Amino acid sequence: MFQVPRGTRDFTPEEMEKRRYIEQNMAATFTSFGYGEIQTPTFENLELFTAKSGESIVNELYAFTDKGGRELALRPELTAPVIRCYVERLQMEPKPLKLFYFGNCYRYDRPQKGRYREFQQAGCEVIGVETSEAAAELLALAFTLLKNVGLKNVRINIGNLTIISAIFKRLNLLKDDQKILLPLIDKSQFDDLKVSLRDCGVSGKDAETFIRVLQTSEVNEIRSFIADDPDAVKELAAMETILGLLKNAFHVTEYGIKLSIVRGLDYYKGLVFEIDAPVLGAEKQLCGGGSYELVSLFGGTEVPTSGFAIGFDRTILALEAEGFIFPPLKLDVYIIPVNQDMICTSIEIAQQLRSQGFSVDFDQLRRGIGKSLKYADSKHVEKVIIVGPKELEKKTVTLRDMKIGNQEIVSITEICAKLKKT
RNA sequence: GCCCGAGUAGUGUAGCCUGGUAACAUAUGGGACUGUGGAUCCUCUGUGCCGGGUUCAAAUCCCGGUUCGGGCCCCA
Repeated sequence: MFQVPRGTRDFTPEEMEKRRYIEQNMAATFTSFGYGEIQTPTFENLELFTAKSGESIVNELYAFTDKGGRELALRPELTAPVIRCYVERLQMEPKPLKLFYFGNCYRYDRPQKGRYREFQQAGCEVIGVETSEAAAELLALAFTLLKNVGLKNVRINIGNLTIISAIFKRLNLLKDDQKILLPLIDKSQFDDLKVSLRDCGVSGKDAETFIRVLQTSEVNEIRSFIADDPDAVKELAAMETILGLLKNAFHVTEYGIKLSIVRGLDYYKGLVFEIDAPVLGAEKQLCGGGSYELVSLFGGTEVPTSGFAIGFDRTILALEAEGFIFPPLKLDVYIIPVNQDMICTSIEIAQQLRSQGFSVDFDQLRRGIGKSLKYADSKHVEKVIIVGPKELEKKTVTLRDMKIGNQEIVSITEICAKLKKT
């Protein structure tokens, strides 16, 4: 027997229905915000990803050499490919450029709940704008996407790497120190952080204040700590403007400042954020993003860029955990030929209804009426048409409503009109 | 990549400790029902993750692999 490879999955029609629902719903939200869809190849030159994230990520990639000796890799995420595409052929497009995408990504990780080796992401990148209103819209869009698919309880946590850098500078921390400290901040391991800060020569008092600032949501507390760094003060003021717009213009209130969001990556700058679904417990992060610098690394003229990615699988898990009812697979009409002489007419009716936009199926197993009705019921069909010789003599059929349970004799020519009415 | 647990019809489970004919529910197919569903009854088909070892005999015990789940690592 063959099985799917480790960390991959088959999706049944039932599961695909959920996935398509989310995809279509999100695409509608993206387009309503003025975004255009983009698609890039499933694999890229390996170098694209090592340039972005360093040689060490090769361990977590599906990388291979093709028959021409090219070093390639299945994409582990979509930001780098989209920015590559921008640099390669979209640099002269009018700004701002707003791009969204859906795509399968691949990582050689140990699979866990909600985490697979092949997984789907939805996301977007905004190129060529760095105003507060653009940043606020990005946050609002990420939030709206998740709300629109039906999630009730999600929360945005907003951090800022410019402010974190200013604090590092003020505490006289070197680049090498930051490499040790950032992962601890990311994981909110504040006890370990305190020890490491002391090892890096930070006084106990400063360390405690720093750790308190990392956990606070009070702007004033942050401001007093960074008061002597003009860049950081400016960034904090910009952040207040963004949050003001988010609240007063986009009417999104489920957010908080959380400076310990650092996203652990070199190329993020300034605003960073994550969105959680508390129902998921430990593995609750649904979305991550922020502003970053990649264009110049890929050889393009530097422009502001920002974006985010949403994990499809966790979004589905979160919806299921919240008890969300997905729109069910729907078959409008099921046609039952009473005997084999009725098959031809049944097919004609099916074809006619299909051309009018109804989803229609008919019995192809030549089952009895009882069994066919049972089958129709198990498929949640709303209407059944029974084609039998008695009615057919008068060019009529029986139209049965499966919900109410009653039925009526309808002329063949009037079926369509009758169905449209209800 | 490391540690732990699990894997029995399509699905959900029992049996495993203490080796001896693989079981139950549900779903699917057929029928009771030759023109009317969700009920009931009958019935067919279908099951030990893979490989090796111990044994007269392995679902059961042992070893290796594999997949899933949990915990690390990682999480762009």
